Amino acid sequence: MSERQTSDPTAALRLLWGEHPEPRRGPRRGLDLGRIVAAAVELADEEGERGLSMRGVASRLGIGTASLYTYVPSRTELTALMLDAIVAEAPLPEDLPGTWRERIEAWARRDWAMFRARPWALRLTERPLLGPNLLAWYESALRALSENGLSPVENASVIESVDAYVQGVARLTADQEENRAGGDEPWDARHRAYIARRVDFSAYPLWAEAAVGDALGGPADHFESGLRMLLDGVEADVRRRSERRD
Amino acid sequence: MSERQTSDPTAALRLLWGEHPEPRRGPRRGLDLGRIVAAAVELADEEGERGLSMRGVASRLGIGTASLYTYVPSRTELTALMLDAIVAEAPLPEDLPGTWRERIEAWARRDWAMFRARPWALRLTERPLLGPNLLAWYESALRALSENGLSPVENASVIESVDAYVQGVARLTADQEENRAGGDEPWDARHRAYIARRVDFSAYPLWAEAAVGDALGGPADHFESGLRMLLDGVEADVRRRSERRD
DNA sequence: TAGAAACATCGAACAGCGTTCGGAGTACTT
DNA sequence: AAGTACTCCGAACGCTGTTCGATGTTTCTA
Repeated sequence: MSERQTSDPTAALRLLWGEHPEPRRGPRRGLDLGRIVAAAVELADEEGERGLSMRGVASRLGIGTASLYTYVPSRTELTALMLDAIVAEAPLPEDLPGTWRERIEAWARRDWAMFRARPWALRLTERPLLGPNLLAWYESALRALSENGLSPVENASVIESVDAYVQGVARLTADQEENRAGGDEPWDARHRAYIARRVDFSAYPLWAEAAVGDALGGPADHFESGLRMLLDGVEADVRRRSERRD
Repeated sequence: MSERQTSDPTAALRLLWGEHPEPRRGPRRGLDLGRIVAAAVELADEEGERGLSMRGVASRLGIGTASLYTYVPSRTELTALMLDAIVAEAPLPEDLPGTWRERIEAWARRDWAMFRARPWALRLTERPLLGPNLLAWYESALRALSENGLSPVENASVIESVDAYVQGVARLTADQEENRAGGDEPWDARHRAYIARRVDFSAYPLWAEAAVGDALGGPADHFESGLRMLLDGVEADVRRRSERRD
């Protein structure tokens, strides 16, 4: 471990924004950043966050581990590049027809889909390094909301709430799903079995009732219902503010 | 690294629920689980999640690292015990007077305060091992909502949405704050400086507008406004369902 | 009471991690 | 042709969680 305590984001930002000072001497580089980031994403897709390592990325590229560090100052920068890369993969719902609510819903669902497809990305968001694609992603959310009458500053707050909700649900379901996966007798089944055997249900009557019939709707339904509630609240807020302005 | 792939939660659950088979032979134990968990929590409070290590906990207790493993099968179980322990520290808002909405708000704020005080706890929630305190915490949320007319199954969905939101915002602000901290010239300032120098603001007009006046309200205000919107939506949902039932 | 069994403790080691160092080779500049 | 700046990378450092085996301690059994 001991990921270096990078107190300077400049190196990462330079890579994100494509500042590569062409070297004047020495042999040609065998690779470029794009290939490296692509390999890292592939590795994370296959092995998950646990399997993502500098050694793994290097060996997948057929180079020595130390060579990676001639392209990227540290793991922090690599993960930032990975995040900015996968954010760019799906098209942004910028100019969709419809209401601002439909557009921000599409924006939220896009993120939800990304985190569902790549749960490992949830662990890569710790250092919010603003790359060009992340910035475009953010701008697209502001544009989606732009006709609701709120100021960009107010809408930034809305976006952060929606983002927090999306990432929160994505994390909860990812953790849950990881526990359901696994060998012949899965983790989750054993967990339930122990609880059922050991816990006095009458001490937790409401939980007992909720736990019995928990088979209604998968994570997708759940995500949608929470998103609907959150955006209902946003809509009410928008109405309230516009009335106050009249 | 390489936290063991515990495919069996039984050991952790046994510890959480207080099943300690008294040993019949051998020397007395020098410590008990409570002391160990308390030391681990102290260490995490002081050093953060990065500084939490089995070696660190052991040396804080004045024992060898290997001895820790006679009390706890692995790090996974220790973190589960830590989470269950800190969840129990603040009183649950079970029988507060007021509406269901006021009660669930208090419940959400309690969590928010916990994650603000102990950001490291956000990284310990990966394996949702149900201990007695976590179960009581969940039951208290169901009880808070119990008078809203929804079934426990429906309310479980509401709770998960609120929980996801709380953890999501807590994580975003924790990450943000960690970046603002640090030496003389903080990370965040350098980040802004680079972006301001390098990025063409006219390509991201709304973001530019939002980024200028971002000094209105700290994370607490932001948390409250999002929570209010989410619960406005829940309230609307409750009304809708109760109308449908009439 | 002696011996065996079961336990606690822990130094040392293992495998894996991110990262750094120093040397070898390569291509461009002067 | 010499020098320089670069790429590449095996080996190592310090860290992590975890395991092994030896040693000591207590208690139960014969």
